[in-house]
Amino acid sequence: MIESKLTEALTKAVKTLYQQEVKPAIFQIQKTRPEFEGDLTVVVFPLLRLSHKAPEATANELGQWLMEQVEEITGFNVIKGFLNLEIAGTYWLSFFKSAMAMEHFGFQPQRDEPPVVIEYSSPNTNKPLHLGHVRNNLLGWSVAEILKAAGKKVIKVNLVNDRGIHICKSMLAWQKWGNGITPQTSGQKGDKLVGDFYVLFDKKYKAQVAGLVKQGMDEKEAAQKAPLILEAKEMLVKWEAGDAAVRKLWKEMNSWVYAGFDITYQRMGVDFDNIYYESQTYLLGKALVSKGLEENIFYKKEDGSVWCDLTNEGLDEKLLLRADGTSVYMTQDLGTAQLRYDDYHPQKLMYVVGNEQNYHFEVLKHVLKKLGKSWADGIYHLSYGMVELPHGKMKSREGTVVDADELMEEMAATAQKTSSELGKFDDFTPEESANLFEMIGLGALKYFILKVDPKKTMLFNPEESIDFNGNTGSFIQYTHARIRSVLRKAKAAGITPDNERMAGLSLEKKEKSLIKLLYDFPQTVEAAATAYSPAQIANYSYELAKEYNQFYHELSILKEEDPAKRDFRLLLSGFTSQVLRTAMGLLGIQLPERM
RNA sequence: GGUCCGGUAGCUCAGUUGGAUAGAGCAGCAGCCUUCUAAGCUGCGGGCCGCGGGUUCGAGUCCCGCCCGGAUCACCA
Repeated sequence: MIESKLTEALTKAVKTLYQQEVKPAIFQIQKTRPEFEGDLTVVVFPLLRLSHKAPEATANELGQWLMEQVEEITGFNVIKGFLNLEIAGTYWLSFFKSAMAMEHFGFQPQRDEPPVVIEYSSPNTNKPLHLGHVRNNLLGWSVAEILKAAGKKVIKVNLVNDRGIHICKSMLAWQKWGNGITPQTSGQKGDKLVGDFYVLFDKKYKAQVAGLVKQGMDEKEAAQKAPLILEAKEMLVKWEAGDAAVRKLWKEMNSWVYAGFDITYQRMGVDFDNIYYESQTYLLGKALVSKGLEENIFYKKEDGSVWCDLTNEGLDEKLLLRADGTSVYMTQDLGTAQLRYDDYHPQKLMYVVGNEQNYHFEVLKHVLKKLGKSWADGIYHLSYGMVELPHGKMKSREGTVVDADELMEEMAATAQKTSSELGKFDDFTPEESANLFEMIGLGALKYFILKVDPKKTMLFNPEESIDFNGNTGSFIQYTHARIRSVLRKAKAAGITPDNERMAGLSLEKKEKSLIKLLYDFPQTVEAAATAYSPAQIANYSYELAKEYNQFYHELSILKEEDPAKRDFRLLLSGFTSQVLRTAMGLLGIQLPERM
């Protein structure tokens, strides 16, 4: 890399010119801003205490020295305290040539070290996936891919919350009012069917509570004593006791939900290496709690509930087991974490979970540490912001929840509508066009969500998300299709670009800026992996596509008369399309050959 | 009230460890298709970077205080 070579040279320069030994970190090398001449810029302000000279004088001296000593530097200029260096076109060309020859440009080979286990999705089996899960799934999947690209071993896991009071509510409602309905008999997707019964339970329960309040009962008391909730609680106790009938119904209804989830996941393009079920981990959690109780790390209240005191850690007291002995969310998560650690001995246990649960994960880490688990330090909560709608948050009671399946369907449908208005695909087979609309619709959705920094609350405006112009997934897909079209035409004309002829070329401005952007790709992947931020990949892809479009408009490729230049531009186009594919692949977005 | 996160153009968002005159897209206006895909390109207008102090040669970025918005502090998950 030219940057490290420059740092080395600057260290030497400072030593010769100013007789000073310095650490390389003092040299700030950045890309020259486009309004100035040059490729790379050295900020000389921090060096003034070494030179004891004015900024311009220091910059000039260093520039002169670098010109003489570093062959890649072909010129420099100084503006205020900024030393702008011009890097030889031959350097960029040789970079380009070697990058093209690489098998996985931008990716690092997998390192031999413990894996990162990343959990995402984490659905409940009482309701279908919605917009919030969409952000979660896309983020988790993409971060996993980015980490892999950066050389990590990654295990993608899902944690299905398949047990608990909420599932009992759906089960109870189905028993009471379902009349034996199934996905098969109703033709409804299993997760939707079960979700409907959960909603039905809530409705009937609310009615009961209201009835009790009308009879003069206190509202809080009514909420606890309504017959339906008592029945649900009883069912949960039976479930934990292993009651055969309850377990049978539970298994059946969950299987409906899983079949439904699978369809959603598949369309969304996310997958998992392993799936954990809370029904299989909560006992392990309970065991951990008992052990902690024996060792006096936790304590029991008179009513039998078990707690962990975290007031010394600046937190509160936390419930770990209910008075009736059933487990809570935290109990399960303790067990799941332990199991996951035992399974993989990972360097990091990552959880992609919304920021509403920041406190929960802080507590989880502390409780595990209290239990003496040193690996708890490897727990990392990748906390992302909520997705809001133009009219505020999603509220199931107000019917503003955006269903994941419907959302994807709508995106594909809009892609179809827009495409047919442009009237481009008359020669496509129905399969080809369906495939394309899916690619465009899902690409728009994924890009819209992933381009926002994960930790920020984001606004999901359905109309804007479906827009195909500007900073969108479609823009990048279009750029790719455009490049592929040129390459097809070249091939049809019998042109096979020769990369031996480009050595002596002098680069046009747009050619050089395109190469420089391609040069940034590996460090962009690295930075995105460090920051766990697919947004950085999205922004890079957009920059690259935009730069290519400018190149495309300013210079002709196939009509270029000089065959060396023509070939070079073809190669540059081809490589750009490849990097776009790689980058967007990290976001789970496919790029079409035509659109 | 305690803790955590955010506040950048009318709207949605970028802005590396502090560096040059704070950038995109959308929306608005004006241009560019007999030439490789106009889902594109070019130009114009639009900003007390929430407010006030501080550190620094230099602050959207770091520190302190305040204002506003959100999350959380459940025998819900």
